Amino acid sequence: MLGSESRLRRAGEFRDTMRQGVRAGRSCLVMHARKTELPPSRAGFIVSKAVGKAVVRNRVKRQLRHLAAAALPATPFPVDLVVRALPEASSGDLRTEFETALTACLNRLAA
RNA sequence: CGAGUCGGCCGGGUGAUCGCGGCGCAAGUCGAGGAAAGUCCGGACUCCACAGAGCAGGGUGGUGGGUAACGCCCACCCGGGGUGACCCGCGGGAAAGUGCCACAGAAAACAAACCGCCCCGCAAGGGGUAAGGGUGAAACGGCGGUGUAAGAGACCACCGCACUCCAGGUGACUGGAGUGGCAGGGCAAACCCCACCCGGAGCAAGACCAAGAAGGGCUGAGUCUUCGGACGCAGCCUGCGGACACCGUUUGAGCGCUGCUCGCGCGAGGUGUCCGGGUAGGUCGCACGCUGGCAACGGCGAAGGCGGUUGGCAACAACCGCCGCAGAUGGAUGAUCACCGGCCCUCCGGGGCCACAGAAUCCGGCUUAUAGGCCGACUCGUCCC
RNA sequence: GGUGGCGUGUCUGAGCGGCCGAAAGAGCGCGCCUCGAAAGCGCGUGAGGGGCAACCCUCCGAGGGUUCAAAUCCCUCCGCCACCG
Repeated sequence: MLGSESRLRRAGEFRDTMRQGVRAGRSCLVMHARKTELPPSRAGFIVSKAVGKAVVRNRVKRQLRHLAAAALPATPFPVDLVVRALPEASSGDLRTEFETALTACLNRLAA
């Protein structure tokens, strides 16, 4: 679904993406995005305890990873994404919100 | 058939497509739970030099077993509940000592006497008594009788209690006989006493590598010397730096063994205040252990599972055979679809739902959450043969 | 993963076996003061249920236990907070 080379794994990568990138908020997630030089687009996820118990958090994280695996190869330029799940993520429509947020971020980065 | 008690088990299945993590060159192979949870106990393991003694502190608390160990499990005893199967119990000691028992009540623990009762007395009052009343959670053995002025274990029978003896049992304890003649109410999940157990921290333990500010100490030989010392070099050890103050270097500051004392060890630095800086890395531990191999893998073993035999009422143990063994680190174990299986609704076309819940060093327990379903043993009631 | 702590009226919080539904302060309501307000002063005020009323019952996060008696002692859960190299 999404290999470890396409994941953000360092606290510094998360911090740089969230501070230097653009941002798009939806009702159950917040997406940060940043252009990168190297080809493999990467993604990272923040799912806090406010989302739910461990089972719910794992499920949300896996759904987000599937969405990112489908979307990342289709971007016109390599990007780093950070997706923060909000407390409504366990019951909301993750798919459409992820896609609209991603197009919003890409439009803003292309401009 | 109805009502109920106890114990055990499962925790949706199959297929297709697209994916993820470990191992492997690859083909391939392995990949969440009965609770993985809470962190309430116990161990393994690691570090604290060794894991020492006494006190303090903490824990456990009927008896006997099981176990690596336990606060767990099994069997039994006692007390309480239930017609019964069965269930519940932190279930040692209150004649070692201390403490507490509010309010009410005369009196709350060692003896006394408020209303009473009885006797003496005209009365005031004095004496006897503890049956009855009243208060209270609890009032100095209970019920009945004898007795008496009224009464009282003062005496008697039964019950309770204490002691002695006998019998049974490893034991807790039980049964029986006799004696005493009623004495010391409760609380130890109050302090405490008794018996037994416990060194502390915890995988963010700990080991190694890299990086780092800027060094510091000891030893050795060398050079210079005003004989106080200074300088660079090598080896080893150690390490955030600086300023100020205080204490100290064999007459021992301080540190460690978590508190105190002893004992033991380390020991030349330590403590306080202020200022400045640094701190997000990797490998192992770690995927059951040891061992051979570059590795996949093989061999041996066990505190794993299953099956069997033997011993035991049982927990469990011994032996034999077979099988299995996730290992991530911003953290894999997933998503979609179809069919079948359950449950609910239905306008009979169909529609909806599928429990609790996600490994993080490992293991043995306990506790808590849990849709639905299966199996076994037993009890009571009713009916039939 | 581990360690430690805390839950009491609407809020902040004391109380740690009995006179405790519970101190104190804030808040809120009413009154005095003022032309009016603020400040100040005085009084009152927890929630739920039952009852015509006087009044009664339950509640200190939840449940169970010890005790004559529990907010307080013991056990098990639930929720929240802090810390670790």
